[in-house]
Amino acid sequence: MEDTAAPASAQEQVASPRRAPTQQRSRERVERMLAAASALIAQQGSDAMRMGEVAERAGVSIGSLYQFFPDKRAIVWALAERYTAESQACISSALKDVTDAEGLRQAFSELVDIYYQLFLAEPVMRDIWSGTQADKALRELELADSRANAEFLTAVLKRLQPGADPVALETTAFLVWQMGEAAVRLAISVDRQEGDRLVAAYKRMALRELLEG
Amino acid sequence: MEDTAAPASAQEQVASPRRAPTQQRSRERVERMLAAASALIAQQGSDAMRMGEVAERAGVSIGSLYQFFPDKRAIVWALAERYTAESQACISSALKDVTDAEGLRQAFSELVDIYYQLFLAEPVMRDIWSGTQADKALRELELADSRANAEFLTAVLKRLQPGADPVALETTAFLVWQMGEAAVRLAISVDRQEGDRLVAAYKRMALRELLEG
DNA sequence: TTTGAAATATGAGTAATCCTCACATTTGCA
DNA sequence: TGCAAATGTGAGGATTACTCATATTTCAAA
Repeated sequence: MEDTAAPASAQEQVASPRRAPTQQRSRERVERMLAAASALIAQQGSDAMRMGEVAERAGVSIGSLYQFFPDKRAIVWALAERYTAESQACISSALKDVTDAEGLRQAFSELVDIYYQLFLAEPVMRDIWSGTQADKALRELELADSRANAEFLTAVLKRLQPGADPVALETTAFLVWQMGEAAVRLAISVDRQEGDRLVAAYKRMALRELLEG
Repeated sequence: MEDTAAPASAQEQVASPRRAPTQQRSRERVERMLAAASALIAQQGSDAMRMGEVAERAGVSIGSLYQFFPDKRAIVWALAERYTAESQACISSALKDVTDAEGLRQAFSELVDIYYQLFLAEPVMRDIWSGTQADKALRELELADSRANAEFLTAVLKRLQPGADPVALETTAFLVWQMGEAAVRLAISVDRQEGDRLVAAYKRMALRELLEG
């Protein structure tokens, strides 16, 4: 760490490419690097992923890898960002127009299913969101992300229960959201049948909390 | 890995000392190693913990460390085991004699508080239970542990609701238990005030699920 | 007390791996 | 065409988990 300039944000600290690819050629190469990393993570997990392997599989030199990613975490994080951006859009659109209890019931149920399917289908997701736990900076980012997502839920609750204590609603939404993430992670780490049961049980539990205060 | 003998269990694979200390002298030294590791983990996290530092702080050579711990994970795991054994005993005794709803309400509430306090007071706990997530073998062990703990809860539920579907009760207990672990981990990673609110909200949510099916 | 085998202690050395950097090549534009 | 910026390269530096040949200590049987 030669340069002592403080990073502008945690985001920049862990996620920003060392240098953004501006040319078509390099953009394609960065894509290949990410694809290679994704495949290797799916196979063996991000911890076992070797930078040399990523470079080889992407058909680039190790130096090129570091041209665009400051370190190993940055690659993992770049992959994670794609999924979270996707999720966030999904969450926002699903909850935006909810105005009554039945609407919430439906939207929430769909949302959980989508998350569950996403984690089931993408081994990278699972690895990333457990792997990041070990890393303080990434854990904080994940928390911030989760908080942001929970706010969509808070907004709905405030609409449905205008009289209720806002802080209580925020707490409920945040907790329910985090429980959901935990439930899905749990569900994908047991066999499919039990996973389905757990997700269903979570839905019941969460909806009761959301609807009945 | 020269010896190809299959480990007797996952437990042994990650946790067993390379060699159990039999003499008083070595038992004391192992204690010092664990104390040193604990202090370093509390300071910087288990990932940043260096084996050389542990040895130096314990006043032993690096070789001695590896005399009793097959690898870095084993040290972390040895620390974790102490806490989990302690917890398990606590859980068992708290839930053993529950026979009615009010008893469950009280015992469960106390249990959650104890967990919360334990995580608040022991930075090592927090680190360990997030750090292990990155490791497949440890994650599975943690899951097995959690399942075992949840069984105490299942037993209570079966007693309170003899007519209910046993599989459903097991699912509920396991889910509620896992949610509790997630809630506590969440609570300690935000400020104290919000943490308290989250734990309280979790208690309400969990108890409703446990008592009203 | 003697003795020798098992237990324990040591730390320089090995291997694996992340990441750097000095230099080569390519691209796009004036 | 020329040139500066962007991009590409891979041998090598630095760190660190872990090994192993060897030295020392313990303890119980002779």
